Amino acid sequence: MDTKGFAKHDHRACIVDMIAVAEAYSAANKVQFTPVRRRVLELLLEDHKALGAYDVLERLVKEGYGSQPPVAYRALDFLVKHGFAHKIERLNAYIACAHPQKIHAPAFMICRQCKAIAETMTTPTKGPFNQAAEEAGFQIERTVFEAEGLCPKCVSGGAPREVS
Amino acid sequence: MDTKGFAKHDHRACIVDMIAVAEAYSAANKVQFTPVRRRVLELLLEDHKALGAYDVLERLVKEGYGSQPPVAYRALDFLVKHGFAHKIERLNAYIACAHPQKIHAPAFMICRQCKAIAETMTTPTKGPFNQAAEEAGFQIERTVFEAEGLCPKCVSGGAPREVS
DNA sequence: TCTATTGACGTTATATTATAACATCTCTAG
DNA sequence: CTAGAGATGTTATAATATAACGTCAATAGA
Ligand SMILES: [Zn+2]
Ligand SMILES: [Zn+2]
Ligand SMILES: [Zn+2]
Ligand SMILES: [Zn+2]
Repeated sequence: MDTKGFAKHDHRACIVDMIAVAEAYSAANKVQFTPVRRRVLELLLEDHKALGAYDVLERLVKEGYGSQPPVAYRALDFLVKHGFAHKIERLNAYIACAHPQKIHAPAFMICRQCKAIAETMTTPTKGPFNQAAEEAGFQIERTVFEAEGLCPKCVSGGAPREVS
Repeated sequence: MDTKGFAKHDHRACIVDMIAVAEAYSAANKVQFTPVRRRVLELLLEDHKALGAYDVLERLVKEGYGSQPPVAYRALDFLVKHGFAHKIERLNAYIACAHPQKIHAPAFMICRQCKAIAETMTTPTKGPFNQAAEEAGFQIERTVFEAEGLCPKCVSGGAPREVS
């Protein structure tokens, strides 16, 4: 399975690997992987949940970084821009990318119960748009694919069904 | 083509039809299609762009309705709840549904240049999730499908390519 | 090495989006 | 013709996001 996030894995390694990738990328591309950017990426990697910008900021303040919103937003923007994180539009929150440095259109499954999030890659050649967009003559540049529901654990744990 | 929004159509009829559908639905389901709710739906129908809650509010104020955010948000929530409008998460904005009262997972193509939006229906049996969700055991309840890019007009009009 | 330029970081201030809580009024059900 | 539910309006506040500016650090040329 290509889907990360609902399965247990070696999370310590997950973080170490990702940081290494980010460092290599930054060196190769002459961008600065600064302490605050590194720390924010670590925070996002700490669990497979999404963090709001102000959640991130709160942590940064405690650790002696700047205390104002732009500090968090700028670090998050850097990570998103360079493919190390994604914004979950539905939640106004950010999450580390599960497939860094691979070109992909990310898609997310968001558990409304436990807030776990899994990222999957979509095949760029199908999906809900590629036929409709072609017919309409629409040129896709970016996509947002987000599904909300119940993760495997919460389904079997008997979470209450969504009300209409 | 099932895609509405990038093609010209009888827009006056579009509005009239939709209001009639909403009225019939409301009568049948014993919910109140009140003046402010009707007016907000008309506003959303006036073009195929999305309106922010505060855009809607501004119009309502001018027309003598309440002047505070909940007035707009409550009308929009009603329309979304009953299937007459959708929220575009990427834009924090609202748009009239193009397929009211048909069960569907909406998908949107959003022109970053002229802001036109087309809604298409996704086939619930494919899409980027149905295979990944099944493999993962994730139970989908709601989906957000939004593509940003250039509409046919803006593509041929030579809009500047998106910067990386 | 020494500057010039760019980019990062921190701040203050403000903009934008959204909801909580409560009073009043209206519709609906009995 | 009431009792209850729902709709509307308000005030106040919460949550999310960006503009603008000064300072400092990294990088690139000379
Ligand atoms: Zn990703
Ligand atoms: Zn869960
Ligand atoms: Zn729709
Ligand atoms: Zn356009």
